[in-house]
Amino acid sequence: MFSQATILAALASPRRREILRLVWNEELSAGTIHRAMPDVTFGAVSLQLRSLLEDGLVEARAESRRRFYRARREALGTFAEVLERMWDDKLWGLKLEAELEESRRGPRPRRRRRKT
Amino acid sequence: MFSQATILAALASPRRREILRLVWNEELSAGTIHRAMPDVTFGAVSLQLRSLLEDGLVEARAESRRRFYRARREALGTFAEVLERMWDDKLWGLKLEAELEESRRGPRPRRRRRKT
DNA sequence: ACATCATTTTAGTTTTATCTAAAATAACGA
DNA sequence: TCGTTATTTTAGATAAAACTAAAATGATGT
Repeated sequence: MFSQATILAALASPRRREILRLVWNEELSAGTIHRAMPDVTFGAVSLQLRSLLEDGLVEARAESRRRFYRARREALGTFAEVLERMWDDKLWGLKLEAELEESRRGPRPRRRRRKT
Repeated sequence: MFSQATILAALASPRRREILRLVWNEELSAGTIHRAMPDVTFGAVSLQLRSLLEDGLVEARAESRRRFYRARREALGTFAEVLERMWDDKLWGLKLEAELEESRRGPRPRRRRRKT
């Protein structure tokens, strides 16, 4: 359905990999996901969730105002195991932090304007 | 040595995947690789080769003026099989063409300036 | 109806990747 | 040395990705 190329492109983003890991074994609301990634805005998280959804890598369920997301592991095929191995890696946390720092795009968070 | 994240980033590019496929089973000179990809300049191919080299996904051997490249399949681990499956896909050629077209960045080739 | 909460969407900004064209490098042969 | 061939490197351009801030949406409760 979704090509291997699409999956590769999606997984190339450390941000999207981080989200996938969060919703790998449990479904989480968009807000909870955002709270786990405090270095980006809610909007940014929402956009990445949309991207993952469009690529078929997560699914969403609405419950009143919340939207719960979870990984569609079956869509990832071989890549599911690759990801799990990455996350089992002892140094995984450190590596991810470095990658997130390195891969930041778009405007840096603005310094709050000093009261004049 | 090179992280899974590096490999994912490298393989996310259809151009680099195309190069990897070309040098998967045989070593080829930079020029031969370029001739197989006539829609980009030699310079562009050379830059992608450098990128693959730095990520450890190909190795190079110099022979007089030529440089021969070949895939370092052992560096790709699980991804080697993923790629082979992609290339075995009956529709692989069509898909790749579409991706290359879609993923083009940078300036489009300029029309040759008309003699004035 | 109105305010609140959770989330998505839009518009605009910045960074990065990928490209081109041209210059530089390097090895060879006459 | 000079010219040719093969390749790399540099400088500059453009498109796409990833972000922010703010506006819009939609469901809930009073």
